[in-house]
Amino acid sequence: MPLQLSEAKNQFISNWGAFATHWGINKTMAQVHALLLINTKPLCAEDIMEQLQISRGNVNMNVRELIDWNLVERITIVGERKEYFSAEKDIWKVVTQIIKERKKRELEPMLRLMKQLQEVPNDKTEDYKAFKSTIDGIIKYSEQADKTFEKLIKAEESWFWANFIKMVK
Amino acid sequence: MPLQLSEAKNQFISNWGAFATHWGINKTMAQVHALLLINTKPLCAEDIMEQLQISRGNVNMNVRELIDWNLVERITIVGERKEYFSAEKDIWKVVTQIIKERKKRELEPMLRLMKQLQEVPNDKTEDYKAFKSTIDGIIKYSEQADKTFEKLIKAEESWFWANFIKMVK
DNA sequence: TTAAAGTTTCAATATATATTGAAACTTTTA
DNA sequence: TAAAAGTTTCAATATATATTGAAACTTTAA
Repeated sequence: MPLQLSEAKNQFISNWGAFATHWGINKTMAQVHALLLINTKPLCAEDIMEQLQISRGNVNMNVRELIDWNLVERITIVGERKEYFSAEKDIWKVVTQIIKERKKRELEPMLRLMKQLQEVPNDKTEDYKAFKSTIDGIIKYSEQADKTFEKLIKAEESWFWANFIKMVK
Repeated sequence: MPLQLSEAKNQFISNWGAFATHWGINKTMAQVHALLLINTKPLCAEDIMEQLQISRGNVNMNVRELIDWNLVERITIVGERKEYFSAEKDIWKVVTQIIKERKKRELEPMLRLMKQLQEVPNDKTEDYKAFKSTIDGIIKYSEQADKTFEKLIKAEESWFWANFIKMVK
């Protein structure tokens, strides 16, 4: 028995939220994002409150956060006073944007600290060697991962687009 | 004024724990891992309790979790009754292992659900189209990312090793 | 076989994080 | 300029997650 669309949507939203919590992302933020992803039309605060059964304050905070992440934009409909919200629909852009933001917010500060710790003076102990090589390893690894990510964006953009366009039409 | 080694170690451990929480990883688990990473010699439960100022139960649970993730192994020292613990020191292996585990534990179950949701019958609405293309996009994207990850492991292993060996010796 | 050494478990508790909702704001329009 | 429509804030509260510690369990050595 195939799922009804409405049932499938609910499953998507709730599971996406549960999934997000494993990755350090607020459940509700992920659910609001999922809801906006699968709706062609922009939604207003009331729509989101109703569909996710959450408070106005909660909607406001999580939408703001999503806007901050550049995943959602405010939409004004002419003749309407309310604000509406709409999500970037292209998954490629969404993922790229998330990686970029997390790099900026979490990886870069961490790397700055690692580079400071690299400066600790060599006291010739075994422990120094282990410490130094852990830090060096993390820095080297991060820099390589970063370069790879940049290459990836360029190399696969064309591939992804070709497939994405083929797929959605 | 350069940092003392002991101070640098503490900074590394506490910041690594804080960092981990942004990625859905338990703070203490990350700290135990950091502690074992920068110690040449295996540590026992008491050592960890003392250095991180946490309870025996907490040590036990987090060490078990790390073993489960294949990041730490139990070590028996001849003539000693206690168990000791030691972490995989090669950062490349550590990261690869973490990605593999998270893929298995989180991404794969999510993809199975997505594939189920793909089967929802086409009701010809705008909403159906948006829903379908979101799900299709996620699946396509994940599959591509997966392939890229596999290629990466092979392509960069030699590069990374060359650099890692040069660096640590 | 038993007591000492060590490990594991898990209910109780503490801590961190998310959510509510009502009051304080900020437009807008009559 | 007043009040209606809408948005934002944040202290209080609820929920989720992590931690403790003592009891139960397991293993080892005398």
